[in-house]
Amino acid sequence: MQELPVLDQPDACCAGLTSAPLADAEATELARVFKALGDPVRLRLLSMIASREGGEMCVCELTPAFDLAQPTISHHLKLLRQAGLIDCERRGTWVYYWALPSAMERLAAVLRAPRSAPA
Amino acid sequence: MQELPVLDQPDACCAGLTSAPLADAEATELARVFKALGDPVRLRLLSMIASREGGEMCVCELTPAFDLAQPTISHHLKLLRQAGLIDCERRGTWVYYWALPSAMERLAAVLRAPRSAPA
DNA sequence: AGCCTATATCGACGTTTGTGGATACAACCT
DNA sequence: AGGTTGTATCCACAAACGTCGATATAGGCT
Repeated sequence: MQELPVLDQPDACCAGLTSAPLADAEATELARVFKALGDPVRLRLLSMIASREGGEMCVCELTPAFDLAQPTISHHLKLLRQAGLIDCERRGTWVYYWALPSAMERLAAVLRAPRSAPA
Repeated sequence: MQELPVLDQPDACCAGLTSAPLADAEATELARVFKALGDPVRLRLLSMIASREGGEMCVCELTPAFDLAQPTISHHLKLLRQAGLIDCERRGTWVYYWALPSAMERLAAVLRAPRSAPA
């Protein structure tokens, strides 16, 4: 009469913060992504990229939008990319960045309270 | 034949990152909240509090759950509270914390791509 | 009153982070 | 090939952050 080989913490795997205490490893991994959003410049970069018609944006257009040095913008873009929130591709002289909606959706799901959970 | 007195940036007020570039002030304010989530300890604290049956949790139960000194936990709770994610109340000897779902819901809405927007 | 427990604040410490200048790399254009 | 432009990496530095020990505050209990 064995049980199904489910996880130890039934809700901890993919559910939100509000369903069960976060496991240590998962908290560490999520924190890395949230930390990437914890800077005004990076938030504005991400929103500029994500809201762009066509879905992608050239660095040459992002950099002059800020009162910051070019290496600083490059650094912030790198952090966003390492967090899995955006990706990029070089196309000739220019580099284009686009948002990865699945990553943002995942964070949204983590934050969204699952009060609609069954019984 | 005047237009309705809408905001300059129609989508910028309450919509997500993906609808329009974030205004500077809004980015700064949002970044403060996301930064509060950018630490594994704080994420675990928040999830412990938010997932708690009854909605609130005593500090006396939170502190021993971590391998950290008591002032450190107190500090993290303070940051979460300053970010508007939790609130607390002293009840006799103990202090109880609870999550503020509206704050988390707001972040989720910001991250959620509004691809369902009309035309 | 005095003592004990729970929690917060303070001060200090090492580490991480945001920033910019200098430089390297990549691609275009004569 | 050389020169110019766009982007990333490297290095250094000041500021912010996470942590803890010491201390302060708040409340309960003799």
